Amino acid sequence: METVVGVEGNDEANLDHMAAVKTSPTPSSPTEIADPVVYTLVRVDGDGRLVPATDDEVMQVEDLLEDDKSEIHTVADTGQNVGCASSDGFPSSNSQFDGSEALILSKKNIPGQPERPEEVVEAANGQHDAGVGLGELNAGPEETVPLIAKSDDGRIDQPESGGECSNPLAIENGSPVSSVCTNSKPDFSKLKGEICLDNLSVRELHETFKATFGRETSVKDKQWLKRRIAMGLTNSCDFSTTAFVIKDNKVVMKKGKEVIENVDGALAGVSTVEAVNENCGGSLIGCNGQVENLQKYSGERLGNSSLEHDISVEDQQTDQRAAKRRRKPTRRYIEELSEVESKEYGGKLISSVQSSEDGQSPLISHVRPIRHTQSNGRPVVTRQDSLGGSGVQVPYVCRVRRSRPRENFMSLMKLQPSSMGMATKLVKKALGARGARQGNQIGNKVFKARSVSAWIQKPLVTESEKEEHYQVRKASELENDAELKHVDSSGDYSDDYIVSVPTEKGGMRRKHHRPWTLSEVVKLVEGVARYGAGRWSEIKRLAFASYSYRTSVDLKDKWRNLLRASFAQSPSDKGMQSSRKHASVPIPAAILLRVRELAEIQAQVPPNISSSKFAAYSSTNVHETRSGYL
DNA sequence: CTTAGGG
DNA sequence: CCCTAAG
Repeated sequence: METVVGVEGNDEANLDHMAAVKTSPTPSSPTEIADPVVYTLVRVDGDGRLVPATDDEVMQVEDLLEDDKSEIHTVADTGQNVGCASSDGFPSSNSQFDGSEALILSKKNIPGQPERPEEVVEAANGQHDAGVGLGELNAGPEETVPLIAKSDDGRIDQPESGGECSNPLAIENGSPVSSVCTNSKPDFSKLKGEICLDNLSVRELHETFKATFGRETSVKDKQWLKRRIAMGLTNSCDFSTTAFVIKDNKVVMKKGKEVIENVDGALAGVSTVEAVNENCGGSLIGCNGQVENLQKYSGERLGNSSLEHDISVEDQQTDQRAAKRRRKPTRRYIEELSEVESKEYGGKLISSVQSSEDGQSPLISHVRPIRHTQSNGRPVVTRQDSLGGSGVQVPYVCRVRRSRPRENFMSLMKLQPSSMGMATKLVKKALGARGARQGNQIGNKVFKARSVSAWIQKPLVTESEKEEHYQVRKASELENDAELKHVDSSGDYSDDYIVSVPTEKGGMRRKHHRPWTLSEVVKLVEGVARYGAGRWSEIKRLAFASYSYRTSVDLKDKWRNLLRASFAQSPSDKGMQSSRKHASVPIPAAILLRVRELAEIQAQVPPNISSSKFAAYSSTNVHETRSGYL
């Protein structure tokens, strides 16, 4: 039972997706037995095709590895089961593999090779991004998943006739790859056989691009298109590790990429698999930072990307970036981009989960999804993770919060016995550290629900938090029940903060939503009146001191909404009560009116002056307003 | 860390 | 409400 599970590197490297080529152990090779790292060769042929390496080539590579292992930077001992060709590594410098060939390096885990706890954690929550992708590539042990595809729309050359593409490994429908992609957007049915990218026109490249990525592209640049397609066809591997280089209309892969293969399913360390460039530090070259650049600047540096230079491409990119400072693409952008590429692996996590009931989940082994139903009837999907022998079920999360968890959760952490650091981390990551505003409730809930409490104490509610609850409750005394529900002193905040939650009215409420109460709104308005819009942290500190769950951003957002509402409502001034759909807290027209006033005031006078000038007026006015409604 | 804006 | 870029 092999399980190929790809795992993203770390939180900061979400864009990494597993390499696509599943290599097979060749048990017959003594080298591999001796060496825990198995490198399998895949050749990128001169015309851009990928063909499996011949035995001879494999042997050559193995020789290379023997000759100079330092050329390959394997960083297993630093926690990364990643092999990367160094900048002076053989793909470019070794004449035997120059130009048109590239290596795809693969390392398989060897039983007994310890995995760092880190990796366990990463593996646990990285499966969404990467594991899904690799699962489908889990072909037979002796099989190298073909990565070549060609369009069958007839307009694409059939290179076999030319003799160059004489060794096509067609991806037929029903093959391990395409069969899993049935749910995905990219239409692989159009990609059969192989593509000699350099023979394609721009239009054809567009077609291919669409078939590959499931989306259109407007890029006219043939080189770029070819690069992208080649990348996509090689299973959307990570840019940074793949780094195709186009030379003379040939797609050449610059660096090896990595597939980790869990040969031994029973490996104690768990699903183990590590991902590629978890970081780019050290001697590893080509890493995350270049992803954006490759896309962004590829058009600009076409002339430069000859093979001889491709190693220094990063420098060039760096230079260019320095020369022209641009706003860095958001992480979301990058993620979405890489997400598109990963889609060709078919089912996202969601679909895997959904298919778990019929046993078709591509996630095998340790990451088998389990569907639970809580007492309240809400389905909770978790997965079983073997962690230190004890089964730990952690909820699935699609995306992990990448920034530091909020303090509340940290306080939870502090309450835990030190021995469960790993589990804490796991759970924390699994939770994405979301809901830390209600950190205790969350953690509490999860731990209780998942029965991992054996080694995780139920977190205590600190005194300050009790106080907090009390204050909230007190402040909400005049509010409607909806609010009271949430501040129920029992501390049971329900699951409202885990995922979206069905409301009483059947709707779906957002994750950590806490309805704004009227008094909160009033406080906000008052605060804005007093301190001026924009001084959110000040308002938060002074007017919302007891509302720990309202961040300054929340205040800002709410104010924004209030403004919108007030300006939208102002003309009619009536009929809004009905127009609000889920009007849990209908905002009285008077308040909206006040909001509008303030908005106008703030717009006219700079905040610093207006704050004092209108303080008295604002205050009284708001209080009047409030008295009328409370 | 805070603010401003987009999602 | 979330996320992130900027300051």
